[in-house]
Formats: sequence, C-alpha cells, structure tokens
Amino acid sequence: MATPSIKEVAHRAGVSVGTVSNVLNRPSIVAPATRKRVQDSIKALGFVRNEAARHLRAGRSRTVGLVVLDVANPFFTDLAEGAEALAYENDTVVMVCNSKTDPVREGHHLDQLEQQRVYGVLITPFDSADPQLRALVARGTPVVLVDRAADRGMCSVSVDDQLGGRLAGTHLIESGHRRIAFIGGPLSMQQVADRQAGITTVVEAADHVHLQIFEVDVMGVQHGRAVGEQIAALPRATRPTAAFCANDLLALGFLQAMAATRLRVPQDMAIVGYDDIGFAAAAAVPLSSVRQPAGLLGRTAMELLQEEVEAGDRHRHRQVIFQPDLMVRQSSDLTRR
Amino acid sequence: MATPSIKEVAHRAGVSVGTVSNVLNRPSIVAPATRKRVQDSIKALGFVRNEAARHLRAGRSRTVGLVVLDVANPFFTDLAEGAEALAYENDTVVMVCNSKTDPVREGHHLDQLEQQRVYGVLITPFDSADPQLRALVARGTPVVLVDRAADRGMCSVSVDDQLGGRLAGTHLIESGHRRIAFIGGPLSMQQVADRQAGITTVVEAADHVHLQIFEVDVMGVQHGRAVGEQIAALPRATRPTAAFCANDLLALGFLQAMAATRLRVPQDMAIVGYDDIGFAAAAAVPLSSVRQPAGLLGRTAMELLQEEVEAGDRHRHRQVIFQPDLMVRQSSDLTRR
DNA sequence: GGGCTGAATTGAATCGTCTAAATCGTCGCG
DNA sequence: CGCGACGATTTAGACGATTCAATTCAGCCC
Repeated sequence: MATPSIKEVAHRAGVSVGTVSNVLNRPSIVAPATRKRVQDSIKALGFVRNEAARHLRAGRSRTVGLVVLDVANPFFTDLAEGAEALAYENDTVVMVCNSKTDPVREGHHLDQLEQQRVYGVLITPFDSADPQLRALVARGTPVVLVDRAADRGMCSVSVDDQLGGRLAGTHLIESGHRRIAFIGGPLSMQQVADRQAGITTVVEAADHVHLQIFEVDVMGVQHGRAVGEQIAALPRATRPTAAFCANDLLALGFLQAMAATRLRVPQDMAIVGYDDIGFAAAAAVPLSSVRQPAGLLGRTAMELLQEEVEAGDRHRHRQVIFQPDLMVRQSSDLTRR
Repeated sequence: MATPSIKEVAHRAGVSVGTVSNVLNRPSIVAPATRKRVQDSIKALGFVRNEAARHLRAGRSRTVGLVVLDVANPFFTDLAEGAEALAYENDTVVMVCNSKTDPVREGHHLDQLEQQRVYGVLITPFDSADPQLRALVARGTPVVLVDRAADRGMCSVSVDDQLGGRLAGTHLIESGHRRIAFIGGPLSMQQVADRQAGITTVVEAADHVHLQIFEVDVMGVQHGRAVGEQIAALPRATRPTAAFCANDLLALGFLQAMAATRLRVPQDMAIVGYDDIGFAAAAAVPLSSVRQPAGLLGRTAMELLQEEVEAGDRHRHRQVIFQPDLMVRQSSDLTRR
C-alpha cells in the first residue's frame, strides 16, 4: 500500500540499493541486463522517487518560489508563465505565492520558501528594503527581484517605470489635457512611486498642467471604481479630464465608474492604464495602456536566477531593465473609432 | 554561511539535538531556562527548519497540489484563493499548477506532485478517467476532483453544470431567441459536455428552437473571438441570434468579435457566458453569465481533502454539488440600460 | 541514608536517496 | 599460471529533524 522505496525495488530486482540509484541517475554505467531488471522492478512496484529524500541529500531543492503581488492580475499570471516555461526546460518546478500586497503574507511565504530550502526566489516585493528579505539573501537563498530594480545587493529584472509614467503623461498632455489625475498605491511601492515620478516630470515641464494624486491601498478593480466615483462627483470645472492609473485593474474599475456616472470616455475623461493586460483591449472602451513585457520579465528573472546559482561564489549581480511601450486605444484618443 | 542545522543550535546552547527539537515542537516540556537558551541560540545563528528533513521523517508533506486548467482564468484564481485560505489556517501550503488544458502538462504536474509526496491533490482534471490519475489515487495520494463530479472512487466538489446550461438556455429561449449557438470545448471535457447537455435539454423541449454547436480546443479569449468572427460572417437569415459560451473568456472574445464586425449586443446577438468572473460585469457590454461559487468550491475541496486524510482508512468519499445562478446583464437583455 | 518518583534531558535509530570508496569477478597478457 | 586492470556492483556513511526509550538527577519520604 505505502509507496515502495528504492530498497524494495532493489530487493525485488535482486540488486543493491546503490545499483537502483545508478539506474535512476547514471543508467549508462549499469549493465544492460541488470538495468532492465531494475526498470521492470520499478514498474512492477509502481516506485516513485521521493523528492524529499533527494532534496535532503542534495541540500538543495528543485523548486523555485515566485512571490507576486496579486495572482488575480493577469500581468502576474503572464509573468509566471514566462518563468515557468524556462523552469520546465530545466527540470525545475515553480511555486507561485500570492502576497496580495500584504507584507505579512509576503513574510509568511518567504518563511515557507526558506524552510523548503528552495532553489531560489523570484519576488515582486512590497518593499525591497524589507529586512526579512535582506536576511533571506544574507543566509544564502538566491533572490531575484522582479518588476522592481534592485541596488547592487541582488539581481533584478524590471521595466523603466519612470519612462512608462512619462509616456503616459506626454501622451495625455499632447492630447490637450491640463488637469490630470494619477491613481495608484500604496505610494511606498517603488513601481507606483516611479510611475508617478515619471508623469510628474513631464507635467512639471509643461505649462499650466496640474496633476492630482489619488492614493489607494490596493490596486484592484474595486478601488479603481471607488476613486472613479469620487472624481466623477467633483465639480466639472475642476475635475480632471484625464486619469493615469498605475495598473489596468484600477483603470478597468475606473472605467466602470465612468459608465455608472454617465461620464463619457474619452470625451469627458481620458484613461490610460498600465500593464496592458489582455482584458484592457477588450474593455467597454478599449483601454490605452503602458505595456510591460510580462512574459519576458518572468523568463529573464528565471535566467538570472539560474545564472546566479550556477556561477556560485563569484557571481556578479545584474540589473536588467526593459523599456515599456504605450498602446494608445480609444480610452484616451478622441480620433479613434 | 550555510544554514545551520539543529545540531549547531544544540551545540551552541550546550544541549542535545533532542532538546532543541523539543523546544521547537513541544516547548512546554522543556525547562524555561533551557528553552530560553535554545531560543537565543536559534536566533543568534539564524536557524531555519529544514522542511525536507521534517518531511522525510514524517513521511508526509505539508504541501497541497492544486492543478487547474488555466491560471489566467480568474475563475481558477478565485478558486485557488478559497483553497489557500483554508490551507493557511491549517499550516499547509498550496502549490498551484497550470495544466493549460493539456493532458501532457497535467501528467507532468501530477508526476512532480507525487514525487513530492504531497499531502494531497486538488485537480480540475482534463479527463477524470485518466489512468495516471487513477494510478496516483491507487498508490495512495488523496485526490479531490474540483469543478467536476466524480464517481464513487474519489471525493469531488462540483457545480451542477447541466443546470447551468438549462438556466442559460431557458433564459435565451424566453427572451425570444430561436437560433442559438453553443461555444465551448473540447467537448470531451465533462464540464463542457454537461453545459451543452443542459442547454440541449431545454432547446429540445421548446418548439422551433435550433442549437448549433461550435467546438474549440481551448477556452480562451482568442478562440472566442475567432468563433465570433466566423459566426458574424454567416448570412443574417441563418445566423444565430444568441450565443451561450462555456466560459467567460470565450464570451469576452466573442464580444470583441461582435464589436469588430459591428454587430450590436444584445440587439443583433445576445451573449451568455459562464463562471461570472469579475471582468464579465466590466466588459464593453456587461456580460450575462452563469455564476459558480469559485471561492467556495476551492475551500470545500480543501475541506474534503483534510477530511479524507484525517479519517484515514475508513473514509467514505463524498461528492458535493453546488447550484449555479444566472446573472442577467445587458449582453442578453434588451430591456436593460 | 536508601529507595523512589518524576521531571528534564540525552542518545540512537529512522525516514529514502545519493555517492565515494571498497569489493568482487573476469579477462587478458606476459 | 599469476598478476594487474577494469567493469560491475555493493557497502557504508551522510543529509537534518523527529521520536521514544533510556538515563540522569534533584527532591522527598520513611
């Protein structure tokens, strides 16, 4: 009943456990006849390798932890898929953990992953200066920051968020908007702060353009809707005419609020989102969005991780930065459709 | 540098490894002074438990595998969240695996999970009669089918998909539609077949109503759009006036195709989706959809799994079935808005 | 003061796999 | 015929945490 071990396989095949192990790991050094006998025995008993034992022996697991801010956000599932594709090629397994933008949950996942002695961790951190994260690295777990630039202490893969903010800002200003809302949060998150800094740069460089910041706790559809309703309630004369949302979920929620309050998009309110998730193009009004190469981010992060583990001692941390693109669609373009 | 083991902790605290283990697992039986000394030693050395060793000794892992058909589908992320919430309460970890509706990938994940000797597996199977899945169960891994009714051989948590199909069909027929399209696939998947069977039942019971089946390989946005374009190209006189899509991603893609081909929804084409994911209500035209209690499915599945593991030998498999609800929105209702 | 009790702690075996070193045969060659 | 060499296989520890039987020891009673 209980799963058989290598020992039982060996007994049934009339060989020692060492030989069975050799059949599993270096089949070429085992005599063909013996190998066959062992393989038959494995099949007959339904033997399945015990990863825990291998892991204990090897001292290192074949699982990579991926901690993301929000699994429900397609941006992160795309990212995960990119990472997993490469992991698959290297006989590694990806374990996706959802921190939900909550440092406590994030910490819990890091604890679990460290206890599992994972091969490494890819993480979109809530706060990259988190002492727990530093400690994890200090104790020797390879960590790659994702969607977030690191200082020299770690590898990272990110997208130039300031540029993303500038792209969105420039586009809106050139479209004639003078009162612009920025929606995102928490502002303590570097990605959000950078996107805001980017748009702030171009707003300040332009004349008579005003930027208003709306901070949210979590970047989900609900919160976008709430801010949208709040903004819709402002008097027309002072209400922003454009909104730059720090991710697409916020933007979709914001868009819903516009529909509910009968504000027309883009005539009364232009919207630009961030991430360019698949649903953005399929929204009520197709959503303009700053595109990030999610899959590539994930894949590259995994590459850096493997590089780090293989290079071992004298590995030099690298920070890879990608460029975002602005996808202009109807939600910010009066001339479309 | 390398993570210290219990042995080093013991040495530094001047006690035996057994005592350290006791501090970790049964602190109450250790004398307060000793306990303190050990805890200090743990902190000073940065000791982290090795899960692999615990697992090997215990013979059972604290990880639950969850294999879903499509992580990018919010229905499954909601489901995962429900499962994880309960897992968290029981100091268990959920490992989400994405089969992408591909039996090969599914098999690969099952292999990995079995090698890890997981606590149990929750799976939305491609095919519940899959011999590999049966074998997994036969070798002793507890498995709960999710979103899919099982025969007596396993526990399962599902939703009455035939009822879901009947709800959608009845609604469309009562709205006056006589030519209805069903879009979904592969039809070999029980969920899809049941939804189709449901709508077929009510179509056949009605007079002069015709149902046309469009099978797809994968239920994603792309495929929905493709079928939508195909249907839009049909001559008006024979073209269906309503579409029932076997999930919301298909429906969203289908909706995009309608927009692209200038067919009005719901005037020219009514649409009903399935799952009622968050994006459904936020679509270009808010989407009618058959709602499934995703989070509850996940949570209940985890409950059944824990029940099965705890009951041990004389556990009786249970099949829990939930009822779906039809959420009528603008995409299938001319009277709205 | 001998014997007993019970709390605190120790020591050793165990889980399943891997690997380096040791052993066993067999064969070829001098 | 004996020795060396080599290929195939076995043996014997790790790896780190857990557990339980065994041990130690202080305290207490008679």
